[in-house]
Amino acid sequence: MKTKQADQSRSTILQSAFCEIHRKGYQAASIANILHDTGLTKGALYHHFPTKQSLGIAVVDEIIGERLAKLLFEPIRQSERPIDALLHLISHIDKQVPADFVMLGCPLNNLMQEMSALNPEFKSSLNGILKQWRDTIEWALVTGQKQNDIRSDVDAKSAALFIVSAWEGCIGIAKNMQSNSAFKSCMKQLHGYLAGLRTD
Amino acid sequence: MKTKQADQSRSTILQSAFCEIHRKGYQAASIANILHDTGLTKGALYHHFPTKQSLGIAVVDEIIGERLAKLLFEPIRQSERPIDALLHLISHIDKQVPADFVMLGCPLNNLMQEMSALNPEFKSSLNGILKQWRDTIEWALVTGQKQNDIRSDVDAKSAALFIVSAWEGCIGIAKNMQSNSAFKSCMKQLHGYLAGLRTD
DNA sequence: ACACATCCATACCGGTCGGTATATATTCTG
DNA sequence: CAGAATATATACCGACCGGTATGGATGTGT
Repeated sequence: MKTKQADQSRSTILQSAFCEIHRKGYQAASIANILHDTGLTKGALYHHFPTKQSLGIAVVDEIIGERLAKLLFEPIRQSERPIDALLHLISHIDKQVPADFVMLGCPLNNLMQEMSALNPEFKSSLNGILKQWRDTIEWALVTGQKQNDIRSDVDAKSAALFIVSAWEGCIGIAKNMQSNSAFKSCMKQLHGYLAGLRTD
Repeated sequence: MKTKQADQSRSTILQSAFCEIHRKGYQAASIANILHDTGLTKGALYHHFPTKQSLGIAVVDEIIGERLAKLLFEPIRQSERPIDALLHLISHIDKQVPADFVMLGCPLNNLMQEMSALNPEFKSSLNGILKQWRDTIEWALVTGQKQNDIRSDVDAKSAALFIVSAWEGCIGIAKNMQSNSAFKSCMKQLHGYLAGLRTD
């Protein structure tokens, strides 16, 4: 079976679309630009993706979702002490991510801000990833409570929602300031908030 | 002097541009759409604003900046106990703002996410407002420390940065979830964080 | 009342956009 | 190897975009 070449084209386009969207946003992303880097043409793109929107959704599901899963969800889920894993991620996330991610912002958050109020299909895909994130952190907090590591009076669901919100907020503010050090300082405060939920 | 009519036209356009940008974002905002509601035409718009960008910057400086100043900065600055004012704002901000603001997001944050990495002029205008916000909260924290209301070991600058970040993060997440109750829950956690900075 | 500046409407322009129709390669299947 | 299905290239389309040129209306200072 030699669909290999076709799959290769599809993922080349997907990757290029991810970069263009990350830099310009979805609406400002240009099909022509996406194709220019790849050497492919519209024939290839519209064979694999019926519309620009379907390409955008595929970027969300297959690139952004996968990356977050590998970077955040799995390390927490697979840890025996998930709170420690979470604290470690919050402290060292800036080293595990490409350098331009603070300058360009979190791809997930960028698209949420741009598209959620405009397009229900984007919203539901993005919301799915966001929910995985919240659920992972909530699970970590509940597990921490069982391990007597997190205070039992902590509302895990609300705290998880806040941690994700603050996390994205830190990236967003750092992006606006175009400042890596602001990002680190901000995440340190988030680390302090989470540490404050631990048992004394 | 009958420049009244001209000023009226200018501010009508400005207001309509604010709505369109708030709904669609700057890049997707259409000059034709902005004008459609107003009954004016391109002649009027390009008389008052040389380019679309200058219109966008004017929206930031004259509408968004002014609103935030009236809504947040002034109440804190004018309070005798600014921490109380800040806590009160965090608790009740959802009642002081149009109902669609959670659904459409914070106009400041929306534009920061969209434009800061793309356009230096937008970035500097937006950053100016953001700095006022941070400085106001930092001032509130320092004043709180002088009043023995905030612990002296709190790093006011970092905490202020985090509070603004988390604040915007809460709005952003709530916007994606299109959920007013998520916003309130999230702001309640922020309230808890700030309350945790107080002296015991 | 006349000249002048301000203010705004209309028509138009080149460029870019997402998307399509069609023809041609390439690969899979019998 | 023939034929069918898949995969890609090319040329083209209408819609919309921001911006401009021009001319007319309206007030303003003298």
